[in-house]
Amino acid sequence: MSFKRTNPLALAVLALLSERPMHPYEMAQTMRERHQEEVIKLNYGSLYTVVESLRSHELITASATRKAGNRPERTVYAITEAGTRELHDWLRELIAVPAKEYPRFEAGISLVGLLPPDDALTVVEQRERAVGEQLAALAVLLERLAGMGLPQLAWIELDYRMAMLRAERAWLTWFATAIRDGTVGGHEHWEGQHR
Amino acid sequence: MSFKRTNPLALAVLALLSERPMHPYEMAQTMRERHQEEVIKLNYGSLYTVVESLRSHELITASATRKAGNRPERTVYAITEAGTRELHDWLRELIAVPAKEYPRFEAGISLVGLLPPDDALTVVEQRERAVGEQLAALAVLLERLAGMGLPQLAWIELDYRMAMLRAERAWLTWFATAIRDGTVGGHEHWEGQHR
DNA sequence: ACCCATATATTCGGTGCCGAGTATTTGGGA
DNA sequence: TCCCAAATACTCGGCACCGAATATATGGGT
Repeated sequence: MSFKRTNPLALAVLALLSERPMHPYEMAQTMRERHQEEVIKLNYGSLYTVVESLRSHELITASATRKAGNRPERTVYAITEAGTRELHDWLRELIAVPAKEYPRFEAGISLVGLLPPDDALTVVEQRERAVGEQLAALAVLLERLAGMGLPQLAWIELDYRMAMLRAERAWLTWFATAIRDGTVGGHEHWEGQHR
Repeated sequence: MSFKRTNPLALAVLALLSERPMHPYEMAQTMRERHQEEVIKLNYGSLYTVVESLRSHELITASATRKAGNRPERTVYAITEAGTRELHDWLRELIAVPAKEYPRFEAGISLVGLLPPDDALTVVEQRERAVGEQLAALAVLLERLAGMGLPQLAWIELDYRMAMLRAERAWLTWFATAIRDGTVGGHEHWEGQHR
C-alpha cells in the first residue's frame, strides 16, 4: 500500500525533518514554539502513529540513540530522498487543488430555517461578535510578528485567515440585517412556520 | 456517556426525522435529492453507525416494520422529544460558536516557503483558476435555484460559500501578484534559498 | 417467461485517530 | 539535600469512521 495523504500532521513532520533530524517529542515542541499547532492539529497519539506510518513507507528513517544523561531511549528520525519528494508533491497538491472540506458552519447555516427567526438572529449575531473578536486578536498578533521583524512569508497563512474571517464577518453582518429587516427570500413562510 | 456532537451526519438525520419518520436508506436518498450531501458528508457505513448511536441515546426511536411487498425488513426511525431539543441546541451551537477547523489549504500555504518561488506561483495560479471555476459553477446553480422559485433561505449555505470563495479568489489573486512582483515580505531570502 | 442491470438496504472488517495514562528526569524552593 | 511540581517522552485501548462487499427485489427489454 502506498502512503495516504490523510493527516496533515504527517506533512508537518516531513517539513520539520527537512530542516534537521529530530525525535517525535522534539517535533511537537518545535511545532508549539512556531505556533504551527494553530494551523495543523497536533495530538501526541496521532504524532507517533504518523511517524511510524512515514517510517514504514520509508519516507523517513530511524537512527536510534540513547544520549544526553540517561533519559529514556529516544528515537531520532531523518527524512529520506523519497520523503523530500513526497513533501514537495504533497505541498503542491494541497495548494493547487481545493479540497472538499465540509465546514461545520455550512452544515449549521443550511438548517437555520429550523430555528425560529428571532433565535436565528440571536445566534448569527453571536457568531458575528465572536468572529470580530478573532479578527481583533489576529490583528494584534500580526502587528507583533511584523514588529519582530519576521518576513510576511513566515506568517502568510495568518494573512489568508484574516482575509477569510473578514469575508465571513461581512456575510454575517449582511445576513443578520436581512433577518432583522425580513428581506431574506422566504421570510414570510419562515415566520409562518414558527408560532 | 452523553451524546457527542461529532459527526454532522447525525444532525442531518435529526433534521430529516423532524419532518417525518424514515428508514436509513430513505434518509440517504432524501439527502441526495436535496443536495445536502454537498454540505454534510454522507457515507453509508457512517449513516448506520450514527443512527444506532442516536437510538442508543434515545434521541430517536425504532419502530420496525416489514411492509411494501416482501422487501428486506426495514427499520423506520422517528425523532423523540429529547431529539428535537438536541437538534435545536446543536444547531444554535454550530452557528453561534466558530469551531477550529484546520482547513487543509492553511496547512499547505503555511509551508509554501519550502517550494521555490516559481513553483509556488504555478500552484497558486492553478488554485486561483480552480476556485474561479467553482465560483462560476455555483453562480449557475444559484441562478437555476432562484429561477425554480425556491426561496433564498433554502440555499442560504450556497450564498455563504459563494462569499467565501470570492474572498479566497481575491486573496489568491493578490498573493500571485505579490510573488510575481517580488513584493511579498521576505522575497529576497526566499529566492536565495532556492538555487 | 426469462435475464440481468439497477435500485434497495444493510453489514462488517480494517484502520487511523484520539486523549488519557504511565514512567522518568530535571530544577527550583524550603 | 530533600521534595515535588513541571517537563520530558512515549504507550495503549477504545471507538468512530470508512467503503467495499453482500443480498435481495424490481422492472424493462427481448
